[in-house]
Amino acid sequence: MPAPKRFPDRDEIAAVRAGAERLAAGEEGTERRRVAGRVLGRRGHGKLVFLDLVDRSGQLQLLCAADRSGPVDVNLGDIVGATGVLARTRRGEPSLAVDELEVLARTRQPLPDHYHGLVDTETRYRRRYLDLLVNEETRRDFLIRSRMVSAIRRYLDGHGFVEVETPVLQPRYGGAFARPFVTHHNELGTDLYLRIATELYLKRLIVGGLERVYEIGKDFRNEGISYKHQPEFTMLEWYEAYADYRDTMARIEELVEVVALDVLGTTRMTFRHHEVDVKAPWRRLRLEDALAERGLWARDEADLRARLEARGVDTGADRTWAQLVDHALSHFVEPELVAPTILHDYPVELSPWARTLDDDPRTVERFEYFVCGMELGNAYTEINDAEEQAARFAGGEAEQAEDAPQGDPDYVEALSFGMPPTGGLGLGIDRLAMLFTGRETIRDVVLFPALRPTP
RNA sequence: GGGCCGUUAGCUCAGCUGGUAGAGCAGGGGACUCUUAAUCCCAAGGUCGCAGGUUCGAAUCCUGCACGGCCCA
Repeated sequence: MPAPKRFPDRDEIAAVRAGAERLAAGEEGTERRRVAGRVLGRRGHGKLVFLDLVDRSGQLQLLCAADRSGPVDVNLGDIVGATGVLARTRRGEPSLAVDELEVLARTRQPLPDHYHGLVDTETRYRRRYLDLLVNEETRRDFLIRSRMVSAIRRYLDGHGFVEVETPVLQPRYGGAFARPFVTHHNELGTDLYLRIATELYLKRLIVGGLERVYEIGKDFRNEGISYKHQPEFTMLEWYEAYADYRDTMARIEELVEVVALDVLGTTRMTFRHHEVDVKAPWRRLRLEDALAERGLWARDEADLRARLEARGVDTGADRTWAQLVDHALSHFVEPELVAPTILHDYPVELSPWARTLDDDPRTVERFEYFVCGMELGNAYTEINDAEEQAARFAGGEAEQAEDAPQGDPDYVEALSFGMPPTGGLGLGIDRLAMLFTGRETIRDVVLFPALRPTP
């Protein structure tokens, strides 16, 4: 007889278990329930067999007496559906006393050891289905990530933002400092880039009058892989018309707090051996002050370089003052930003899309925000003047960093039709998931992380 | 790119100064009606990551390569 093609009217195991927990030890209730899932434990006693059944919600013991349920022809790893009544064993284990047991699918290969779990990192990443099957924490953490993304959408949808989709394949990449992946369109006969950011398309939509837009999607950067970098990663970007970076600071603080409460029920979490609280407001720190209090603030390139070299830093790869500032930040400031911190007011050279301060043309209204030394994202008051944007692109090319943004005349033309003053923000979804789950590496919050192909 | 570490049964791991490979779990057969990593009996399970080299003899020593991990750039 072929295996059933459906198993309707199923209850979540967690709910059934909760029902059984209301019974006394040794008691059998009257409520009929149907559950289905994967058999991950089997303790046989001849005509009485205990099975541990796992679904997405939890685990429940099935109590299968042969005179009631028929013979139990089930192996570890098989997927079964069971119908029975709530019960509690003499030892008090919440159970389902099974009247009918159906095998819905067989495993043809032995599952990894359920006691030790699947430990080998390479196997966990390459065959994530096994990791999810036998390691409960893996299942839990990806469900946290999923609920986190839902909660972010809920927050933004509830505050007047509309979710949009912009091109992944772009004739000209932009919106970040990064090297792209290149691909080719056969019919058009042209190379295209996988996007490194959604920024420039989303701001075109602000020009178009959509007022508050966001996109959650993959960006692609052709760079190194590390505990916080993947070649493809998930980014949230939002743009809010009539707001500046101060408004944006308040909004990201609120969003992270609300999402944490929604998903975790608390704003306190442990990450990289630090206890942190993401409750708003966060610490705010001017970039210049952050460097000055470490004796690393100098407007003069040679002066700053000397200060860094005196600390044993090799500045050989840094060709400009701005690159030295960047180096000083990542080396001496960022690792110390443990409690949630907004670092703001960046050198104009590092920020080709941000408006300058009213009283200082060398500094822009931009912030990055950090937790436990890790950057979560980046935001600024957007340049909304076409001429200023064109000039900034031209200046940036003079910087000649390898990953410096190219100009984008089409984007500048869009701005020339007028863009309202706008605050924009990016948030690394994978990194926020690391924080929320307490995972040390981005590979543990990406279902199928990038690995070398097996030969 | 550099340094260090790892790769042995489906999974988790032993395997000493070189002497032809072992356990637990899973899988197969059997016993067992309240177990919680159930227990007990039987049988089976291997290109020791790959390729060379040294040696009478290599999982073990050497070289190269592949993949992974950590650290550094």
